[in-house]
Amino acid sequence: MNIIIVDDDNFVSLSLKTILEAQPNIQVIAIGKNGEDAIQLYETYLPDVLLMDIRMDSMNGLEATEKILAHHPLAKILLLTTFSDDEYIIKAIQLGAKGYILKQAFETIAPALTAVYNGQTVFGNEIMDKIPSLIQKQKITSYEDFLLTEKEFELICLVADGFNNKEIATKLFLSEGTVRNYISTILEKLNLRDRTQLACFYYKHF
Amino acid sequence: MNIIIVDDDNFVSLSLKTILEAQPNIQVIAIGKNGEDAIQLYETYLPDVLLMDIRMDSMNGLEATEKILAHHPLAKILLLTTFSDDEYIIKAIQLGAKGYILKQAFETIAPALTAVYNGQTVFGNEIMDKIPSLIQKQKITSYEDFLLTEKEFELICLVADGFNNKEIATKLFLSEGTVRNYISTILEKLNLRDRTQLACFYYKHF
DNA sequence: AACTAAAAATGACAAATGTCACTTTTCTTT
DNA sequence: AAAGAAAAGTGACATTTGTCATTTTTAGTT
Repeated sequence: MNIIIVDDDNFVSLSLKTILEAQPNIQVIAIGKNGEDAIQLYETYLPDVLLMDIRMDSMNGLEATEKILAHHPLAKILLLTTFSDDEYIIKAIQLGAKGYILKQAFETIAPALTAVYNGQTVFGNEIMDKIPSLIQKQKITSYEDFLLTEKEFELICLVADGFNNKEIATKLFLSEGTVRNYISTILEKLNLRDRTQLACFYYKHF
Repeated sequence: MNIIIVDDDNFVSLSLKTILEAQPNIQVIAIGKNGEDAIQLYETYLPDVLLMDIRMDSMNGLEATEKILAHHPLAKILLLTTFSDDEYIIKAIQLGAKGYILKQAFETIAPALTAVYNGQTVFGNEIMDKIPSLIQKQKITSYEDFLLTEKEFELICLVADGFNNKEIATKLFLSEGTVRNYISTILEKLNLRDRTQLACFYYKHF
């Protein structure tokens, strides 16, 4: 399989090349050192797999990935990362990168390349560990974090269900005025302006 | 590497065994045919990787995965599936399975095993294609599904950001009255009562 | 029973919201 | 240029909403 390596650290590129070419089925056909290189080299050589660092000086690996995939939807791109930076993971998945692994894990790169070459997607376990929490974006938040009482939180839920004051009053056996007062307090505590912002807040934080 | 195969179809198990043992680095040390087998065999042999069908008669692959991981958090379990059933994917990831691939893709299974053995997580591309949409729970919905115009959708987004009519008017270079009319139309189309319900609708569907 | 704090309610008010009938403006198409 | 449709705007109106000062009720404590 023909691969291209792109990394802004020459030492890393060469080390990778050495390691990978020890494998019988891998040839490194080009080496680049930034996103622009990646695009050009990809166009020129159409490698089986592109192995690219995600953090690079000029154009980063994600941008390059996006641009290459725009022209070559089937491109197999395996991204390398130094530390597992959360923010990139989801983006990488969405873009359609075929993998995301730590470059420290030298010995795992060759098998990963093979898997990708064979049509699979590969994630390093350090990366994988983070995905569940990213999927259910932090349900960590509790109403106590915002100094809200249980009753207040109950109100908020009803607002976020689209009920108006009268309906909430009926549901909770309160007068409409009381409900309004409650909501006033809540809005002040959360520094919001109106019930719509409150509903938005609810969906963003709970 | 020592592996165990668990599949309720004997023919599949044997085919897999034959294919995999053709690989120099793979030994199939046991074969099971349901979830209970998987647990017992895992305990007994402690294989490097457990290759298991996800759909099985008595105890399914996910349950077995959960139970095995409870006792062996580092267990490497690669799940096989016939068709890419959405509902299982997220669950498999959350449980900590090290892979999820189509069993039809025979020739890809060996590289996948190797990658898993080397500490990575592997997904078949058919599976991977579904993850982005699952992550941001069904971004399948488009405003067109609700017969909304692009402009109307723009309004909705602003409402769901907590802006009031005046602010929206300013942002979109419209008069406040026009914004109100737009929102009236939207509410009618979606059969909602007020902007708060609209914001809720947004977060539930988009 | 008297005292007190918390919870609930009231009433008045300004502002924001949603509805409706209707007009004006802006484009397209002929 | 005329016609027509779509987009934007207007003004009037009823409701809902949020705020605030104040009162009443409830429940717990001495």
